[in-house]
Amino acid sequence: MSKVFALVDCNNFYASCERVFNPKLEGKPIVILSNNDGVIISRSNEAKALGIKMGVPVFKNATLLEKHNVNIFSSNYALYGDLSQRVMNTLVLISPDIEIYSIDEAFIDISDLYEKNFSEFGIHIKQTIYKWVGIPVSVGIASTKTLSKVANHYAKKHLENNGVFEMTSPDLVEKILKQTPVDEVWGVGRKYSKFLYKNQIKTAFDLRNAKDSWVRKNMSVVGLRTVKELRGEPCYTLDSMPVGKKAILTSRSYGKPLEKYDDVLQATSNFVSSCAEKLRKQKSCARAITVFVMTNKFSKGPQYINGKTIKFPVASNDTSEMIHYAAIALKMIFRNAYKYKKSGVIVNDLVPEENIQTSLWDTIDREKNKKLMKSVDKLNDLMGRNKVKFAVQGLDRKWKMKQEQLSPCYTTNWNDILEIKI
DNA sequence: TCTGGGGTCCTAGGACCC
DNA sequence: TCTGGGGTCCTAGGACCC
Repeated sequence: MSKVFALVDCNNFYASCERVFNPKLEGKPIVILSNNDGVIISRSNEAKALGIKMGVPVFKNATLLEKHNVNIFSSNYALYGDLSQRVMNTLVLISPDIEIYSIDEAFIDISDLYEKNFSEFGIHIKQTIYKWVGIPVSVGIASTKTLSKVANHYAKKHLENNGVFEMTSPDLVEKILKQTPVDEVWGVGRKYSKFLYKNQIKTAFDLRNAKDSWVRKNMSVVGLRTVKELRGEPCYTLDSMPVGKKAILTSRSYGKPLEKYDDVLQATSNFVSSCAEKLRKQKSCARAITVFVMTNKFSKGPQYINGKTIKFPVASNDTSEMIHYAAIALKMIFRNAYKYKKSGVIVNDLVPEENIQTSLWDTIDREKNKKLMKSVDKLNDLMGRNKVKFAVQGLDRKWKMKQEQLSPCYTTNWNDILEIKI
């Protein structure tokens, strides 16, 4: 029984989100900036047409942006996250066999679709999401996930297909793979595409015909899977059960460089708090915490980058305990006389909350602390993020990031709700 | 002035053991 | 020249994704 996958991918997702509640932006160039308003991470088609590149610092695009009056937004993850959920909820209603792959895309297994009219189904998906949520999507349909990615890419580039492209017939697959540059294949990144080009493998079709042993040797089993998928042999199935994360990371570049230990500690303990919250949300505890700091790699000054991992005596998701160990780690790596630009916290070695191994020598009243954390989470849920926090997290937020072009949180903040003037 | 953040998986090589 | 061999576990680093 052969498989059929549909990949539903939102077009220029962040830029499209900004348009949903601000129709004046329709047809106008839009770019979205990363945290700290650093680089461009999403562009509307109009912005792409102007030659504005992805991942390029804003200041390097300043003239272009100004000249064409491009609408610039700081990233607004509260808005994007909420709209993403609406898109996914809609998809689940249409077809429950779904894997949410990222904030803006999902795979659907449509192998058993009634009457096998895949293209028509794709159009139905596209129209429904646009009508209900206001986000335009593209749909790629093929017999493996990797091929459905190729099909989706093709749909986006060739608008005559109305954003839906079915690539199920072998002849068509061959034809499209021949026109697909190898670097556009899912799983082929910068390093591999350079390597493949050097070896005369330039299209997805060339890669499909590469020798298994050669691929295995040079691109590991992961590369071999990609090749097999290009041949129509599914190696990846639909992963519909969201599993708990294996590691959780919170890090930020600071709005301005910090030099004092206390300031870096303040920033870092806020990241710990965020990691701890995420742990409690997925009902996990961590057995270890890593703290890292770094200077600005783009500046000319002295550079320093270091990290330290500390294992907990007992797996934990308690903010105060985690801050305690994070501070120890930070103390070990912190050096004076550097201008720190970024720090971060990774919690790893995660275990389910209910089966943590306690220690004989444990002196902490874990039940009491658990209740405390529960109350803190409840209050913050009710009254807004970080309304209740630990003193070390500070109030002055010297590290806070730049967000000068933030759009309103139309859907997640009552104060930002859309007003309609008649 | 100004260069993001959050993940996964695989492999090579070292430590350790018998 | 050559210094035992083989297994397992862990970690760091590299590739990729969005």
